[in-house]
Amino acid sequence: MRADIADAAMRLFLEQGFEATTIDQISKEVGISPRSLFRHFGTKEDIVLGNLTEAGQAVKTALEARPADEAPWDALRAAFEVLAADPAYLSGQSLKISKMFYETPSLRACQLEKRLRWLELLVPNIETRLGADTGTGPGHRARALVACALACLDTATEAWVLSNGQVDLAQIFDEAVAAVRS
Amino acid sequence: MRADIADAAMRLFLEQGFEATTIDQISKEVGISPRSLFRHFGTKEDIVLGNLTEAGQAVKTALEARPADEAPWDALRAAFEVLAADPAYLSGQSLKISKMFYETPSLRACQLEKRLRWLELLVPNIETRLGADTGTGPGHRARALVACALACLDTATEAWVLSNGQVDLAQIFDEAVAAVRS
DNA sequence: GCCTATTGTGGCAGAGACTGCCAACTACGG
DNA sequence: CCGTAGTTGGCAGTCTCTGCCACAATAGGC
Repeated sequence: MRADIADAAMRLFLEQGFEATTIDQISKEVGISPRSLFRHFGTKEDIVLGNLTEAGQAVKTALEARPADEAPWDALRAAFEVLAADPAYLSGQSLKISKMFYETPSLRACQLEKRLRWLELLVPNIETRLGADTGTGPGHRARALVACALACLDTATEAWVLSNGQVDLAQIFDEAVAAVRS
Repeated sequence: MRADIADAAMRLFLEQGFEATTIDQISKEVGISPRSLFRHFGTKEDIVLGNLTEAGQAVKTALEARPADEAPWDALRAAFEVLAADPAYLSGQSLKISKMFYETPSLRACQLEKRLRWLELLVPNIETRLGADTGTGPGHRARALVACALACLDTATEAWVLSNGQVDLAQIFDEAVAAVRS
């Protein structure tokens, strides 16, 4: 059901753009009432970004599956690999949808906010990996580390999208991390 | 005029919360029509986050004022100092307003999106600082670096807000950067 | 087979954020 | 005194989203 709605919505979004497409159009396309549509997706943005939360969970479990003595950056990099396989992250099919993310401000803002929620999922694991090396900050360091990893992931993804999928996503990510840690 | 609106709005926001306060209430408080209010602030969020764009410009000019041979991280750290002085970044007066940022999802999302715009402002300068060391990526490395610096700034700011301004913002920032570059 | 509890659905009315349009008012230079 | 430009107010309308209620379908207990 959610899939039906999402498919129809994506079709319309790609035709007319995200903002130009109304809820009424989508509900008519699927054949349900607007009221019911909002029971499946609480927000218009959720139709596109709904599975981003599940993707975060996938990264979390992937991160916890990594060996406990692996360094934070390496473990995160490995955990992010599941996103390449999971079509949820790049929101299904094609590059066009991903490009829409970066061109539509409201979508981009919502995406950033949802990705920020990943922090709460990933930070605990990184916190244990960091150990209690320097006693001062409790979770600040882990938070910063995960936030930067996500920033690198975002940079790489954006570059990948803008190049129409030509460049190697993992390679860009590694370059980004290397530049940051210079 | 903008200041009048912003002041009245802040008062109401702190009393009732951001989402619970309507445009009608604000316009009545200031003594203008809702229609005119939207001529000064295009969005409800802009009433709170409007000066975030100017703050980005301030950081940009501060960054360009740093010596050209200074390392990217050091230059960014120094440029961020202007935010501590500029009341625009922490949106004026008190911690309560800043806390509202982190508690209101729509505000947080808008804030993240506006901060993302800082990338375009700061990346060119960092790009020249990095030089053409490794020829591959054009601006990917600079983008990642600035994005991570902003992530560290955000982490430090959030910690500062949640501690009610007890901790030293600059110190948290340095810890965050150190953790990232481990 | 029947009654009931749960669940999904549709329609309705309404709030709230915004936009386009037009009319009125104000300020300013000629 | 007049024309012009910029600011404002009001009106109507769109669109997203919500609460409420009624209706149908389905599942489970007897």
